[in-house]
Amino acid sequence: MALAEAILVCLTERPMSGYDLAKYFDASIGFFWRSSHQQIYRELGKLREKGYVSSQEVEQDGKPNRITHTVTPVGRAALYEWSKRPTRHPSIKDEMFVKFYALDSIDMEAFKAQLSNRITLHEERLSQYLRIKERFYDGKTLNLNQQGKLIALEMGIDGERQNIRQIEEAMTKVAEVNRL
Amino acid sequence: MALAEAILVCLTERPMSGYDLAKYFDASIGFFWRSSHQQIYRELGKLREKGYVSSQEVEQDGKPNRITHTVTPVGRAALYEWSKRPTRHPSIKDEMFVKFYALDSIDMEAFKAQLSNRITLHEERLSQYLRIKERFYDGKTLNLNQQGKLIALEMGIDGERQNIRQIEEAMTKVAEVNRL
DNA sequence: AAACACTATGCAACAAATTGCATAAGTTCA
DNA sequence: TGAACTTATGCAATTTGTTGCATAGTGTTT
Repeated sequence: MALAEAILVCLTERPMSGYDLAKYFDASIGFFWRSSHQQIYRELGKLREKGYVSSQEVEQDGKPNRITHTVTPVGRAALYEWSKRPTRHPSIKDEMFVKFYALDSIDMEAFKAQLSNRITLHEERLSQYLRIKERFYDGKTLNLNQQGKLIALEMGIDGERQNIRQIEEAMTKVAEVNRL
Repeated sequence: MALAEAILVCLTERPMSGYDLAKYFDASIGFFWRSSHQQIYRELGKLREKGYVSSQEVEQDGKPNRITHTVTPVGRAALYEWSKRPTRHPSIKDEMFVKFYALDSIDMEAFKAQLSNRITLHEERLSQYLRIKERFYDGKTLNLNQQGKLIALEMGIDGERQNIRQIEEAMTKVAEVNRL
């Protein structure tokens, strides 16, 4: 399971609370490994049990106390061991393709609208990624960690562009099929 | 949940046993919605309970009896209703990107080998898709259902080509970063 | 003053997916 | 004759993911 490792990767950068992690997932690593705050808190409990992270309660005035988590040397070692194990291939699950498989049994007009929505989603993601690239990476001197993230981000940008083009093409084909 | 619907889509084509479905998933619709035979059998039970499929035991000589499943009119209606509901966006979960996020904490040589493996996987998928296209679609007159599947297959082919190119590019970048 | 958004954490219930195991008969190959 | 593979079905345990809810204080808007 890579949620544990994704969390360790984040905490390697700096100690964070569950809340911080949830936000970081939403804005960064979660582009490639989605997770909800509930899952993150549960996983943090497991990581603490295994001794991969240590937790410190920090008092704040005004706001509720926060619990920050730090990777332990054991956690770092576990992360390194994990990196040597084969990378699992993501299991593909996309309803859209199931609908393509049933073109003669579905509401075609509704489906076309859904494809448009998809394009909008990918356009939004694309511009989000581009904003991040411009803001945090363009024209900066980058260390190894940042260069890795930039590679991932550029793969994301490229992927979203292709998604948009691919769905547009598919829509054209559907329209042709539909006209006959 | 689209496993139920993916099964209904398959059974719309022709009645099948759980075993048939498992094979069909491995060779066709499973390219876009992965599933194991255990999951399929369990889901078939649920579909039967809901009245979306009816099941018939068929005797065979030599081989064990098989239970074939047929979509009922209620099942067809449910499939049509599902097609009108929004298509869920696939949730991205890919360990590979998590490793890119931790380029300074991983075994880089091992990771490079893993990237090579990925390319091999995508090449295998690509040639599998191309074989299927050539064998079942090229130069044939296609009905609406087959045209839908062809669109999906062509998206798969395009996607795999891009995956290969993308990972190759990423490997070049990693090698550059590594040299410094 | 009430309503709403933000910070911060987490439990509980449920749904879905994975992993491992089990059964049972037939066929194929060395 | 035994090993391996194919056909055919499924249970059980565990892990992972989703949904809904709960708490509690602060700041901001209406």
